[in-house]
Amino acid sequence: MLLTDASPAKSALPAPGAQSEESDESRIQTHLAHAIYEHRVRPGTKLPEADLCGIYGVTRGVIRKVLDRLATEQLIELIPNRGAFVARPSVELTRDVYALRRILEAGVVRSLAKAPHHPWLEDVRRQVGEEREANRVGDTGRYIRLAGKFHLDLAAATRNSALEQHLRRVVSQTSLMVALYDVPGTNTCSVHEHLEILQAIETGDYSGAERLMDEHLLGCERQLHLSDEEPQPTDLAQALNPVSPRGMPSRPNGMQIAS
Amino acid sequence: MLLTDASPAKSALPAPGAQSEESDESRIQTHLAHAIYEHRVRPGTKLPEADLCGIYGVTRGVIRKVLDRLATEQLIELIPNRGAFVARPSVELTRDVYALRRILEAGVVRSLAKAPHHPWLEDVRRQVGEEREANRVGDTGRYIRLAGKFHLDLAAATRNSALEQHLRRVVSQTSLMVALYDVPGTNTCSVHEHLEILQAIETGDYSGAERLMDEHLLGCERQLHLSDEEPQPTDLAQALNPVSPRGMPSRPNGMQIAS
DNA sequence: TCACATCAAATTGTTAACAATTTACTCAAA
DNA sequence: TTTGAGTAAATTGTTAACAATTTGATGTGA
Repeated sequence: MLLTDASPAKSALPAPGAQSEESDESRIQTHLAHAIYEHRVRPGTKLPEADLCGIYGVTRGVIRKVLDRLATEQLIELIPNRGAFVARPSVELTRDVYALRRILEAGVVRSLAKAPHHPWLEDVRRQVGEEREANRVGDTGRYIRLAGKFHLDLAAATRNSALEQHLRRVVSQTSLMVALYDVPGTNTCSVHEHLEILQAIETGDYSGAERLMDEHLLGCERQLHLSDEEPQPTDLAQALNPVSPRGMPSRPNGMQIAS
Repeated sequence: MLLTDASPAKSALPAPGAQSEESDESRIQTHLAHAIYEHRVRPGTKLPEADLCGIYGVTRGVIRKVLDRLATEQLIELIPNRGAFVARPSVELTRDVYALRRILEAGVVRSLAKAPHHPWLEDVRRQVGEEREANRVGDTGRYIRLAGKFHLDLAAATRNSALEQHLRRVVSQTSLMVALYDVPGTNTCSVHEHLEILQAIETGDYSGAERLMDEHLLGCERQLHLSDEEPQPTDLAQALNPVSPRGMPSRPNGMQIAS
């Protein structure tokens, strides 16, 4: 099966009978996005429409719309007549998106500098505690979610919904990139650095906070395995290229297999 | 009729019989986006599916998908069971998006600082000339397009596709906002300032360029009629609210009426 | 064993009919 | 006139059947 909780139908989503105003589409979209976001479905995994219909208990039309939206967010790749696959962003795009994140989050810190008080600071600091705990216990999904939430909370504190929205996209994208390029051991996204940033903000040292944020993101990017070699498996035409007979087996992962 | 060139069917789009690989959907999407972008359809205008089907000569499924995508770009608003309307971004959102633009474009300039040469400078400078000409002649559509293209060209010069993509969304959004809040006379989006920015970049004065860019965008925002009064017409429920008889109608932005 | 054509199954893409909702109109009553 | 109910038309939302494409299997011949 595809997702961890593949209930017979329905109830795979948060609120079963709640009075939620949210449409099926957005619920399924966020649920699927989270599954990708939290590395529960690996990059390259195929997402067949029929399977998703069964899992979520909806018709193909709904799934189709969700997949289209996730494709515009670049969380999945939609290949005509072939189907939907969890995206495999290239090394180049990964670098670009991290650069964009640094731009956006530097902007976040500068925006925060305009506010006199930061009543949210305490809450966020508490959450960083949970973050550390999740990391310690080894609850990867929860850890990834909280680590992302830290950055989104700062964005939310700016009260700039547009900024928040764009950063949300970029954060989920980088999260997917971590799934692709992370080297297993070192997923210590430095909870401590989060605290340092909060500390700098609290003391009003915003230029320091901006610098810390930039270095933090640079550090996260550097932890990834973004060598100049094969950006990623890619297709066989390249992998089996008669040139370069051996040296670096260039990723044995040719095409994308479903599970 | 809805759009200016409402041909009997088909051929309302750029390449009629060309070997364009682009799908109907993306062509229609960009065409419609441009119509909004260039103020050829006013904010609040309803976009009935059937009309669009006739104009573009496609079935409802295609139009539906396009409308859904334009809605996620916030260029239109999709009201359940009511239809699609050209968006009417609130004053608050307008301020937020301009702030985001300043963040992004400051990032663009800083990114450009990393490159030693700028072979694109000449081309862009020539385009600013066309921009001035379009403004002089009074070709509003062309002028708006070129003014936006200036900023997108700078983003493209960074070679950061993610940055470019996000800025594209934000630029088209601000363009829609100009349509809403512009005061007719003063649409001099300061071609001269564009040249000054290019000049600063050419001489390597990037911090100066960043400052000029920030001031330029602040100036553009200030030209808008973003008073604390009526963001826009809005509905009667608030306007005729018995509370607060006059002085500062709190937040008159209730629902949006179509034209 | 390999290459290749052929065919069947599975999957995606599209269309058209149907259902649900909103909008516009008519007309009677206050 | 205005108000409201009732009804018909128009518009949006959904579904299911059909079409097109890809995938996988089978079988044949070198």
